[in-house]
Amino acid sequence: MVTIDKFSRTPVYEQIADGFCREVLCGLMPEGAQMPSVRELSVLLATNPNTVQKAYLELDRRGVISSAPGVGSFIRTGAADAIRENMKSRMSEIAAIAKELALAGIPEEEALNCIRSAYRDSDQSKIKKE
Amino acid sequence: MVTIDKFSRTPVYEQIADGFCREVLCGLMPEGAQMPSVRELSVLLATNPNTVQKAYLELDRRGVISSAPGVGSFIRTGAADAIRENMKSRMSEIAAIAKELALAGIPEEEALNCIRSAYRDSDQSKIKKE
DNA sequence: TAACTGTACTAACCGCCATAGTACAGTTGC
DNA sequence: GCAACTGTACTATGGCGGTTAGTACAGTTA
Repeated sequence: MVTIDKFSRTPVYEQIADGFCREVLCGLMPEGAQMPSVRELSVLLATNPNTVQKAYLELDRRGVISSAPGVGSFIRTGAADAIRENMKSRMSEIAAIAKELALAGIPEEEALNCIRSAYRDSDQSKIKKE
Repeated sequence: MVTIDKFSRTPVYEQIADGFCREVLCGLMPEGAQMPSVRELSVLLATNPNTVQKAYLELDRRGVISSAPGVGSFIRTGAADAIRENMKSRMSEIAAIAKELALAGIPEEEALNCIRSAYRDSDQSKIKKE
């Protein structure tokens, strides 16, 4: 399930959107799967319907879901690809931080190992599921 | 000189603090060097004295400068080390993004190359200065 | 028709950032 | 001592974004 950290600096609506993106990538939300309704999810997450709606709007913008009044919101076909495409833009964030690290004289190997261990952790959790 | 991007999402006071950290790491602001006065810098950057003061407070919190009324603000001895120490916390940011990339199925090599090219760029600018 | 769905809108509140202005205390150099 | 600088503190204000609250409307489904 998607969880909310009330004390995080990242807005709740973004946490919700990111959470569902993660579920899509994990396969928990396959193409065509129905999202919980705006009102239902707002109860589950103990938040406001408007906040959930904002999250769904964001997911729509990212090409992850499509919604229809009276019907509901569903995972789009090709949602995972859309997420991957959005994800690539985050590489520039890594690059920006890496430049600062380089300037600070932190060894390149440390930064590289940081990436490697992150990928290793991710592989581990995949193995656990299999 | 430290520059301000008015349209950036990162607060001005943080841009100022980050800017001086960069200058310290570059050697432009050696230990013991005097910072411009709060009022002087506020004029140079076309911003408010309060904003500059907030930046100086942040730099003090980071262990980069120390201030005394009537005297001024100066780069602390060991400022560069303090900055490096603060910088290490940013590695967790890289790790968090890397985990997302891993989950999204973006190849590890792409992420690693992102780091490598960032370090290469940084080396280039060092060579230029030499 | 009833019960659901998404969607739109206004109003209000809060926190953070920035600006504006004023004031006080300490240091320095004349 | 005085003038000119330094950091520091304080209140007040405005803007922006995020969140909550409440209401309302339109479309779909059983």
